[in-house]
Amino acid sequence: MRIVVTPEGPLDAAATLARYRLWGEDPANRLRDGSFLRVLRLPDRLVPYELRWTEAVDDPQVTIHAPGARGHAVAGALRAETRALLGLDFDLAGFYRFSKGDRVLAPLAERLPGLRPTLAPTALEMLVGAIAAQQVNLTFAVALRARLVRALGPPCALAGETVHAFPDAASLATAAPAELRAMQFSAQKAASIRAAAAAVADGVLATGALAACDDAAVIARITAVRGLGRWSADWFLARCLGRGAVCPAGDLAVRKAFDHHYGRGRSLGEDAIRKRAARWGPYQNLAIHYLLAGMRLAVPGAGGGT
DNA sequence: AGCCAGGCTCTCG
DNA sequence: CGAGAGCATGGC
Repeated sequence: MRIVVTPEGPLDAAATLARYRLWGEDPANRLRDGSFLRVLRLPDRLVPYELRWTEAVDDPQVTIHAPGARGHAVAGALRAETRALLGLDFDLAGFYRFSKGDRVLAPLAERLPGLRPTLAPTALEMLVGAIAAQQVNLTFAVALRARLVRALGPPCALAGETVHAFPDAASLATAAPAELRAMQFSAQKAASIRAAAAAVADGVLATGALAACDDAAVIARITAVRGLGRWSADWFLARCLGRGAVCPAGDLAVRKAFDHHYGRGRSLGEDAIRKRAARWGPYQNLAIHYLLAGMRLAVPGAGGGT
């Protein structure tokens, strides 16, 4: 099966997907030169697929190749997951118009045309990624998650490579703590993963259920789970549900970015950051994505991407 | 050795 | 409530 997706607005697919190897390889989201491999998880089967794209940022086109797949429902699911992965539902053109007059955002928008936030296609994947990233450097966080995916996510062959489906909620909810500890998850992270996976399996944190909630309700549901706090909930809103008016003000990298641009040598508190970000209204998510990417451009050794 | 890394929970004032 | 301590894990 071959599906063509035509994004509305600009897209730099390579830059957008670069975060899948900025801090290490992700066996469930394999970014290669010019293509991206992943496995769609359906209730009854796994569908490996490959994304390819054209280079033209202002006239982008993405093609989904799913060998052996067929049917309308599968095509729709592949299209939806691809839109999430590439952040195609963000109003990037609107953001660029909005940022025109902004002394900080305008130059960033200029330098990173077509960069979009990638959205985690499922709640489980987002939550596990967030838990892995709590309080540790991102290289270690990515390594942790990769071990979990290799051990518990079913491998699929595609384009001469192996790509793993992300583990399902049931297998994570019942994963032996000792097994997770052996992957170097802390005891608390192991417990958090099991609790989050159980909540997903229960439906409390099911992707569809959360998508139907407003921001505050999503935060309430997520933080009700032991091991998931406001930081995880904010990033969930931003990087899974793609909500616009979200600011993960407690995030260390976000704080550094705000201090850099708006701190005048001082450190901004969390509420000051939220207040500052509120001016961007529905574009907060995108604006912060660009702030973070911009910080990486400025730092020696940074490769760009998100 | 010691501090840092894109937190979370629990406890006290 | 809100600040603060304790907690955990690996990398440099």
